[in-house]
Parts: sequence; C-alpha cells; structure tokens
Amino acid sequence: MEWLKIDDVAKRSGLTKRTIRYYEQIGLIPPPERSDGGYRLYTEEHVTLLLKITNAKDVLGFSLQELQEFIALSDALELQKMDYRQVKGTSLQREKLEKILETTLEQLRLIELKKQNILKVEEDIVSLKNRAEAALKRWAEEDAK
Amino acid sequence: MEWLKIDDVAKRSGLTKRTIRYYEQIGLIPPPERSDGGYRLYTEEHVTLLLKITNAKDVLGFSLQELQEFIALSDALELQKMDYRQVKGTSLQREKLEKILETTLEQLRLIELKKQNILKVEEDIVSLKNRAEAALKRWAEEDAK
DNA sequence: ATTAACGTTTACGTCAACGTTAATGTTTAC
DNA sequence: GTAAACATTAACGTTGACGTAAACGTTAAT
Repeated sequence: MEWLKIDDVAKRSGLTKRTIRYYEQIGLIPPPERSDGGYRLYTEEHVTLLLKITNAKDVLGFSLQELQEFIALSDALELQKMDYRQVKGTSLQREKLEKILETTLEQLRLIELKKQNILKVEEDIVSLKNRAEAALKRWAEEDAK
Repeated sequence: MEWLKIDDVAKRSGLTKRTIRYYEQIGLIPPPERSDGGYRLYTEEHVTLLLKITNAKDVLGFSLQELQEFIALSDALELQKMDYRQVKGTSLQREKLEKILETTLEQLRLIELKKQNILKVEEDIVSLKNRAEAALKRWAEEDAK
C-alpha cells in the first residue's frame, strides 16, 4: 500500500495542511492511519473525499457543519448496507432509511433552486458583457471616421 | 416619491437592518437619502440591488469584497455611458472598457465551472437517493413475504 | 404633547474557518 | 550518524460577516 503524507495530500487536494487536520478534527474526514512515529498516513481515497468536500462546499455554499450531516448520511447508508443481512429491518432501520431518502430529496430541490438562480446571475453578467461590447463597437466606429 | 424606511427594506429583502447598514458601510450599496432627522430613505431600486447581491452571493459563493468588485464593474459601465458623449474615448477609456469586458468573460467562465461542478454534486446525491430507494424497496419486498 | 414605535451611531461580542507560531519529535538523504 | 526536511500537538491570533446592547434622537398616532 502506498501511503501519502499530509503534504502530498495538501498538494493534491489544493488545501493546506492546517485545513486537512482541521477537517479531521471536526470529524469531516476519517482519521488516517499513523506511522510508528505518529505521522498521518493517507490513501487516495482521502484525496477523493477531500475533493468532493471542497466541491460540495463551493457549489452548494454549505458550511462545514452542513457538510458533516451530508457525509454522515452517506456513511449511514453504507452502514445500512452492511447491517442489512444481519439485522433484518426493524422499523427503526426503516425510519432511518426514509429519513435519508427525504434528506436527499431536499438536497436535490435545493440544487434545482441553485440552478435557477445561477441562470439569473448569468443573465445579468451577459447583459453587462453585451453593453460593454456595444460600447466598444461604437467606440471603434467613431474611430473609423 | 415613495420612500422606504430601513425596516421596510429589511422585510422586502429578507436581510436584517444591521446587514443593510453594514453593506452600506463597506460600500456595497450606495448611501440612501436621509430625512431631516437622519433616517435612511430607500427606493425600490435599493431593494432590487440587495436581492441581486444576496442572490449572487449565494449562487457564486462570492465574498462581499468580490461582490464589490462586481458592483464596481457595473457602475463603471454606467459611468462610461454617461461620459460617452462628453469625453470622446481616449485610449484610457477604451482600456477601461476592455478591462470590463474581460472581467465579464472571466465571470462567465467561472459560472460555467460552477455549473459543471453542480452537476457532479447532483450526481452524487442522486446516486445516494437511488441507493436509499433500492434499500427501502428490498425492505418492502422482504416484508411482503 | 406625549408616548410608543422606530431610527441613529458607537462599540464591543461572536462564530466559523482557518493562519501562525512555538516547542518538540520523526524521516530521509547523504 | 547527523543535518535538513518534514511532521506533531497546543495554543493563541485573525478575518469576514454580521449580532447585540447602550445611549440617544425622530416620527407617528392618539
């Protein structure tokens, strides 16, 4: 297994070392393995997770706490899968699943909203662009005389 | 002219009074008129601007400082328009216009990126949703026996 | 003309999300 | 085996974006 040291992860993810440790501290990423001397040893999966996190953070404007809830959701679903054969669904398990489903639906609605709004902003900027272009064109014509 | 007081603006924009004053303080919105006693007197346009600002902030995840630059851009373009007849385009004016155009193009590229990323996140969530649905379905089938 | 409701400025408080520094231990390269 | 480079924890600092409270002035309604 090829381990990554924290600075490697930092470079690959575009985050700082401090930020990576901070994310671990608040439980946003799982604690990595450690070397005998106590160095953190990461895998590629950590990098992938960090990239997803930053992406979701940027895109959805989520706070880290909100992201935690989202991550917890995915984890819960993984756990659910594993439990599945052993603990055949008690109603408690089912409620959990339904809660997960509900939350994802809410997230999707939120994303639709974001999409709508991004279009509005885009329109504003395009109109700005057009006006700038028009002004430049007038300028050029004026100049040609 | 119908003036709006700060609380009216707060209600219409969904912001707090503090936030509105803060936005004025950092130059994000133009200082409104004042009554003889010093009360702030707003117009509908202030409301519109504030809505645009919050929208852009939410959607693009811009900091207030980045938004300032964006606002400054629009303002510069308005000014450009007014200057147009008086100061026939010196090359300095043209450079300004070109800079504005360039910035809008950059903003549009940034928005494209956001769109791409939002799709990625959406996919992740959809896959989460599907897994939750599948699990629930298995549960229901199991239950039917 | 008073009073309740609303506004003003000033200033200190807060919270998230890190940055930075210090004191110390670990790996790696030569 | 000894630097140089890199890591660790702990703790304090910083910045943006407001919240909140105090002391006080203004408007609106009765």
